[in-house]
Amino acid sequence: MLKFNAMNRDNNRSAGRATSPTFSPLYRQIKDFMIRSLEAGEWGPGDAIPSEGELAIRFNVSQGTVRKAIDEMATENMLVRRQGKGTFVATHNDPRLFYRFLRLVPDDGDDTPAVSEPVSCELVPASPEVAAVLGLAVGAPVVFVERLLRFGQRSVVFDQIYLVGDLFQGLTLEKLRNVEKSIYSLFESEFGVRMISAEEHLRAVAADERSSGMLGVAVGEPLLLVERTARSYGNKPVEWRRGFYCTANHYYRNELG
Amino acid sequence: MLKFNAMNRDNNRSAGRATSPTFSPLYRQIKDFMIRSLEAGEWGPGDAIPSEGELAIRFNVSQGTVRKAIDEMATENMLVRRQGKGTFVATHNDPRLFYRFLRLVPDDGDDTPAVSEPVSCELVPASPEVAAVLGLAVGAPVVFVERLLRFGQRSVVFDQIYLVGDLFQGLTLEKLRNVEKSIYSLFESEFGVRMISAEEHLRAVAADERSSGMLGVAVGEPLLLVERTARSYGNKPVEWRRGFYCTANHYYRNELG
DNA sequence: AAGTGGTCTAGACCACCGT
DNA sequence: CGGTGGTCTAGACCACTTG
Repeated sequence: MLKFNAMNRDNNRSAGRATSPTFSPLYRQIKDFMIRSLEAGEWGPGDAIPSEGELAIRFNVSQGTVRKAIDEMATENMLVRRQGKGTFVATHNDPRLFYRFLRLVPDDGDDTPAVSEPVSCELVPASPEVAAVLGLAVGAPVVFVERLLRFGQRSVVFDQIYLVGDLFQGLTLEKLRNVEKSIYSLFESEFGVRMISAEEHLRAVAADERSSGMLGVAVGEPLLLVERTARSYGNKPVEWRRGFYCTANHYYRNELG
Repeated sequence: MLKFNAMNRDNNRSAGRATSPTFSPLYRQIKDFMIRSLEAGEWGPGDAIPSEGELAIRFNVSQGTVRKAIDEMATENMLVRRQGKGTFVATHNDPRLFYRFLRLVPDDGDDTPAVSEPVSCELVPASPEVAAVLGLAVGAPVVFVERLLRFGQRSVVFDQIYLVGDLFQGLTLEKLRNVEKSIYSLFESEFGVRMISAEEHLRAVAADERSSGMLGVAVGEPLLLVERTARSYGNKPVEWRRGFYCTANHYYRNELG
């Protein structure tokens, strides 16, 4: 088990004169520590973490300070609170969270879940573009996956997925096919890689030969191009994907704050 | 000034037996009350609200409870905290927040701000579609605005905006032209309508005659169609707009949690 | 120095879940 | 019932801004 050592409080704060430029409140130190614990696999996806009181004792702080650390981690979707039961490590391996990052909604409100149909899976060298986004050297090993997302009968999304090779060694089309759940839940259980956040870049493009074929639309038809960088703990990018969305009967939904 | 009356604490909580089905914690009652104060215009955009201590006394609760109410309002972008200075009512009338809801980013990272060029402004009866989204009767008065958004020389977005007529009486092309700031900041200062949140629906479409003309692209060219419902306090929809985005040199950026 | 938000504590009690 | 998260308090002190 990792060990928590708070910075000396009086060094960390302004003890009469000098304000530390690297000041970080206690609850944030605790949060950072807990993130490292998650990275280290001390608590696995779906597990309950120790109770707030227990952690308060362990870190030698008050319960309120632990709460604040957990609060932030919960709003960042790393932990999930359940009143009366405990606090749990977030997981994609949960029907309600299978497609946590998928913003596509059918026009008719039908909520039958999407189904992933893998097409190909191979090991390739990183192109300059992919290398840049994933923080790899050009030519470094990358797992390249293509797949379709179906809503009912319709193929609505064609994804081209690039995964950091070191983390996903041994990923095969076979494994992708046997997934009842989402692809991220496979990544989590089989490779110990948890996607925490992502950034998407959207544009409208004309369907090319490949994507039109996969989606069954005419070449030149407008498609929604969604480029996603997905990150694990510590904002480390581990996946980049290019998705072609057919928005004839679906739309991409976004909340603005 | 509105007056705050907390629900009787023992009635509100389970006093021995019955748990109130409408239980709402104190800090939420305070939050709701403060939102009503904002709606009532007690504190205007950009104003400082009373200090946490002052509010604690006024509401007869501890500072921590007031803090929690303000915390939520701050994360929902209704208030802005500034350490050492106070807590302020959020406003679109601030250079940093002019295009708070605009997710469009230039490929080259150029950050010269967008410029709004109004094209038309007229009073029209609500179509069934618009009436439904804005919660109006079909045929109710609606202000219809068309405008272009320029990034440098390029026209990148063509917007068709529908505004609840009752709230925006007297909006003219003239007034829209004289805006140095964003259109939402005009709405705020001239009409007292503050946009708090919005929901957007995105699709890829082919440019029609009108939008291709306005944006200077070929008919049939793929455009990003962004339909936005913007809401004021209490989630009341006050604006619906349809925007055609040319994504040749820009992309729509979205963070996923 | 005074005033504001930000952090932290220790303790009380409530709401919810399981046994 | 005991254990967990959720709310609330009263008070101390730190950090930032302004006069």
